[in-house]
Amino acid sequence: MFKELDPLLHSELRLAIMSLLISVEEADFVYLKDQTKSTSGNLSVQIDKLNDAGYIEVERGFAGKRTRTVCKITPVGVKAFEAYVESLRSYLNL
Amino acid sequence: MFKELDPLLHSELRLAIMSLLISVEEADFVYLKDQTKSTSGNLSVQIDKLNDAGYIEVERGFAGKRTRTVCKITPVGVKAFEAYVESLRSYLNL
DNA sequence: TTTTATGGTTTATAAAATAAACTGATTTAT
DNA sequence: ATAAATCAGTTTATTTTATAAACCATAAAA
Repeated sequence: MFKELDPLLHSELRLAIMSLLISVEEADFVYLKDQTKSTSGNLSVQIDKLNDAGYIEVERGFAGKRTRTVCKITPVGVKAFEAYVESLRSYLNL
Repeated sequence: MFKELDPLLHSELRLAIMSLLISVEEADFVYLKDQTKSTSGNLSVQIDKLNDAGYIEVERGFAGKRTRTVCKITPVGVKAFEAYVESLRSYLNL
């Protein structure tokens, strides 16, 4: 009847991050913070979780002299996101 | 950009309950437990929360000699559910 | 050179989800 | 008749989460 909702994606901020990354294919911390209107602490934690799960790839580097953390979704992440959407369909009728 | 996701609905079990009630218009505890495959403890707690929020109406009565708890969605609940679905659209592109 | 801003991370706290344990009736079996 | 099992839940305890607050290091501005 109801499919399980991946708890990693069933979280407002993490879902927003993935939603952005799936269409943009690369985004940095500042951009994500801006778009999601999250605090940096929260964003940092949620990025780590997505990274640990292999849903996104994180590269910490520099842009000129300033640090820059760039995120991009992985194939695993794309699949998980799609599966999540499919699962949601069993709850809503879309 | 991203709309807020009503935390009361952004919960696997509560969403399942609401999803059932929106199409069925009345369901008892046993039926909900069956359909959602939840434990009765969890179900009891989540029903209370939805009731406290005014999203559902709960009537505790009897069916013959046994107790029977019947739930039905309220207009407020229907609106909330629809708003939740609309909000979700900003995360997924449906 | 002190202050302020940038780009984060770490830690603490509050809230949530969930299961386990319990309650009180009702059958069923002995 | 009574002990055991089942039903329909509720309450309580525990684990996980989400989130913000506090912090840190570097860089730019005053």
